[in-house]
Amino acid sequence: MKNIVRSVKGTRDFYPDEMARRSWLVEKLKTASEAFGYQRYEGPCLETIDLYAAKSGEELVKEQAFVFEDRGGDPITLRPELTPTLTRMVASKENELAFPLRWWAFGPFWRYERPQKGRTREFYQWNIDLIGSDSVQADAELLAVAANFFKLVGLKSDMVQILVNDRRLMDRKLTDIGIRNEMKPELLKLIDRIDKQPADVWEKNVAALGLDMGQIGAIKALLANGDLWQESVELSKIFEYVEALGIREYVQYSPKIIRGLDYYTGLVFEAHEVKGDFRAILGGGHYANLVADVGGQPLPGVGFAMGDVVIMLVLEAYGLLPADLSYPGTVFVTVFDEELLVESIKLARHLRENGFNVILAEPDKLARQFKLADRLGVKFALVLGPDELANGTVMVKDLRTFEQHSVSRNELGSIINH
RNA sequence: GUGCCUGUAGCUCAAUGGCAGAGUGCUUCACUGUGGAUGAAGAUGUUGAGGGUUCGAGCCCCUCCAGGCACCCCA
Repeated sequence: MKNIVRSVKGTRDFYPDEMARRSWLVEKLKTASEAFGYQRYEGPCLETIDLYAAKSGEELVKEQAFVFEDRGGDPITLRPELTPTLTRMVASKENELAFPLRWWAFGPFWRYERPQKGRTREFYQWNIDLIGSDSVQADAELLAVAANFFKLVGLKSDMVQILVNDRRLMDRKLTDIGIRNEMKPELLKLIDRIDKQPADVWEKNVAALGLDMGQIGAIKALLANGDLWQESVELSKIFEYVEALGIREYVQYSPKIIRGLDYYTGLVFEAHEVKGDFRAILGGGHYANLVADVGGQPLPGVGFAMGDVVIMLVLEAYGLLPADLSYPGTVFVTVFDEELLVESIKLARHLRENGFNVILAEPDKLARQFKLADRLGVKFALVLGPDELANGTVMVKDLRTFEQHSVSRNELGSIINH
């Protein structure tokens, strides 16, 4: 490899093909969000570190945020997540906004982590929140947004599943087992990663918190109980509502879903590819009082975030990424020779004035011009040679089917209009 | 931040410590009004970077860089 200055570790270059895929993804997110009445918003990528001091996972900010000083010496953070920004935006205009709010966003985030498959240091994230409602209906709606997005991009319920749980239910069950409140946060973290640690290591870690063998056994029984949701009024309603929303087959109960972020207080959920070859596609939950922490009136809500990296890997694995994104609807106008260049310029102009995107070639062997058109991935190539000029026609070649027809200028628009 | 694996042509990968290769793609021509195929010819490169051992390093050793797996965390 030549001696080219490197890009920053964990960042990605988006060449036109990749950029087209990202734009395609954003279109799908927009469609899925707007179908439920969500409006797009955006915040700054730079924030003060104070914004994150109040909440988030402490580790997320202390260990994983990019923090640096600006030229005035003030500490600046590249946002590692959007929720605190959203919280501030809502709190500052709490009295003028129409609640419940339905907002979505898509933008870049940064976390200083070791890059792996599905995890980069600079990534894009879809955030969607419903703020100002404490209802189970609102929780179910967010599950429906996620599931309908999956449907929209062709991911069936045998490819992805949304696993749900409720922190209130888990809290109750832990109390029943005799777990003291001070012990619960640590224990919940361990429950969250029970499948990541060998069984004996996990038990050792739980025992280290001060649990006896009986309690450990009770927790293991709890985590193996797929019907536990029936003891939760809220989860029972969730399953009733997702049935009515037509997405029941996407939603599944799992007592092991806890989520790392501290501000979740009720429903928590994660979407996974079913074969387990990927990290979580999206994750979210219900929070009781996000806005109060930054000085507003307490406002409950529910939301989730989806990174661009994992979802694109999953879509690629299932062959669901569209192939012909490079030049949809762009027309390639060849130039027969230097003498006819002006005629081709006029033809290209005429087409642009009629709403077409047009690439005008430069005089060269026609074979070379066609080869370029082929590599660019355009659908139509036009030839305007002496014969066509003499009888007022244009040769239109469909590069996909290899068919070509001589058509009049008047017919041209309708021929290439699809 | 911890442990392990990997890095060779644009891409996918070969090469016992002994002359750096194949497939594919690319360029040119056969084809002076046409990109699919075929045939012919051609170029692929500081073997991720730097140092060390050796008569000799793609291969062994060290450092660094990158991305992959697990941990951690999480999108």
